Amino acid sequence: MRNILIYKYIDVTARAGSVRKAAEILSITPSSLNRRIQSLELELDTPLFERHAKGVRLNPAGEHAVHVFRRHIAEIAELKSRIEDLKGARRGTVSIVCSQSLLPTFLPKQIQAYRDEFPGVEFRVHMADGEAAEHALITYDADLAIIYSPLAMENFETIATIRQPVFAIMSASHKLTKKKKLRLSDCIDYPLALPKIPYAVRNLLDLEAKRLNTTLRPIVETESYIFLRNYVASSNAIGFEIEVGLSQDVIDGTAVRPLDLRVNDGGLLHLAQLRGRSLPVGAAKFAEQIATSFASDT
Amino acid sequence: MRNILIYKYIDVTARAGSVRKAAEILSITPSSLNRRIQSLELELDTPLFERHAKGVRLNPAGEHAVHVFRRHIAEIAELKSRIEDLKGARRGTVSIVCSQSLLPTFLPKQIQAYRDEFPGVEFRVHMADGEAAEHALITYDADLAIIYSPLAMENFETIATIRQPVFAIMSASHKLTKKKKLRLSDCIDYPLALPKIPYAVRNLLDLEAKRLNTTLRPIVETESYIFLRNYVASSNAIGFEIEVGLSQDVIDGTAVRPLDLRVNDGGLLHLAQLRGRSLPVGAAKFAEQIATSFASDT
DNA sequence: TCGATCTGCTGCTAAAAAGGACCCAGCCTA
DNA sequence: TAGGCTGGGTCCTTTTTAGCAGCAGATCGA
Repeated sequence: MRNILIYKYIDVTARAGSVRKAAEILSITPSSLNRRIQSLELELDTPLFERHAKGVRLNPAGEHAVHVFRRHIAEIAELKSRIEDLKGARRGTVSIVCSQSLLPTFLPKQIQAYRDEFPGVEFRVHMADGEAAEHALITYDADLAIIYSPLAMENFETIATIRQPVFAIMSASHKLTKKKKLRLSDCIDYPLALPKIPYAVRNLLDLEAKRLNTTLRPIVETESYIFLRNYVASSNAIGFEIEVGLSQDVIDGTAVRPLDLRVNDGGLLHLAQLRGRSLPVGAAKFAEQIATSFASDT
Repeated sequence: MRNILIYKYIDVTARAGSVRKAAEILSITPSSLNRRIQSLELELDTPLFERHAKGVRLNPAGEHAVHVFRRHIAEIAELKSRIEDLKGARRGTVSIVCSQSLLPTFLPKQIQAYRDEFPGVEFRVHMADGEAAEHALITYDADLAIIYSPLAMENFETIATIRQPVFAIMSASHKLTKKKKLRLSDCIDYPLALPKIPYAVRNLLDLEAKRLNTTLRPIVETESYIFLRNYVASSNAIGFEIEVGLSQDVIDGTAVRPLDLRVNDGGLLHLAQLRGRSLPVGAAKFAEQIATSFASDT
């Protein structure tokens, strides 16, 4: 749609913070981009950007404008998607932001299953925490967010929710593997490999530790679950992960045991979209699939 | 905004049902219009219209498309309105559909009051029944609807409501003027001048008549309250009108008396907008004014 | 049945808009 | 003060759009 190209120009310029950078991203010359922006400002009878020597920044009018423009871009994409759907061939791109835990197992399987049925649909998957996910939804960079976090921001609209118990991960030869079910007090005497502080699993564990009047002293702190898992495989340390992050196939050399948390029997994994937005067909149908997957796992 | 001109082209063509007629309305040549449509269809990779020898009609894809296009047109107008508001000068056009009763007194005063404060805002006022009003909101032909009717369609979003008692209108010399408050049974022996059947006041009266195990036999049926009022002024017939339709200044030769209806002490007058739509600043502020006016009259 | 009259559509030409290349002046930083 | 940014201006080419005249086909009425 050539007619909404100008929206994209404004959007990219706003993100880039500079006409020249934006022009490079858009593969046009800065002068051309600048003139397009100026002509739009002329039509709206107001500047949209504050011009500084170090770049441009949106003014209040521009903030309003890009907000509308981004929504319109997304809605035209959605329109195209619906039209494709009418023609029988479901096409389009589904863009997802999600927590790290979803990446190794859950999302690949879900996407594989979806694409078995609709091979015309492509996927973009990005990792993000709750805040970044919210931002991605607001700027229409993402259609769906799957976030494991207690945040319930007002911009989110939850499509589905599933309770996620926490599991302890350890080497297959670990003493604690003898127990079928663990408590945090069982683990606390062993070296702990924990996710870094902002992560939700860490929050849950810290809360539980507080209940036990103790503090967790991790020997390893990481933001990578992969690293964490590989680390515990070759040591006597204990790591933690939520259910959805675990492979069904047991990883060589590791064992998992459910962890009994008194504070909370697992946080909630949310499938969410931007409040009030109507999604492209592909994204909506994929969301449905995930929702039913959540429901059947309950 | 030149870039959304194509939306208007599609919209007008869809309404006109013919490329040539639409081209005439738009003051361009049919060939140009036709080519614009074709190029858009090429971009969307689907026809939007069914071509017949007697004109064009939207196909399903086209229906989806115009729906989006109309919304986008309205939202760009709203954006402009907000930008104007940011600049301090409130400008723009507020388009209203309303019941007939609002036209003689209520709306003119409200608009006058609003324009005293914001002379840059213009108004378009159209009369419509509930169904036509709903259609006008859906097609973004109107921003606000003020409808006296029991309909609560799912596309409406009620902003404010006020109860409207029914009044009887008669000549100033009428016998019934001796009573301060009337019942329908008081009127039933006199010739009746009633609004036509689909109108809400008529519905209320018919309901009340049913309660009294009788049927109303109007000697005059009209859709014009003006005619009705002038008719009763020079006869001994009795007419009916809701409160908001009455001038505060007594019309020469007529008197009004409140009518006590047992079925319902007056229907509801609704101020409504399209569900989920965010209005232009002018329309939103005018709606606020009407809402407070409703509230203070309760 | 046969025009008259609609319809959408298509070459063609002219005008207008958008894009590209280049240069300039102003501002900030080092 | 010099160098590297910035946005903005100018000239030119390319692309897009509008207008004109005319096409074939469908519809309707005499």
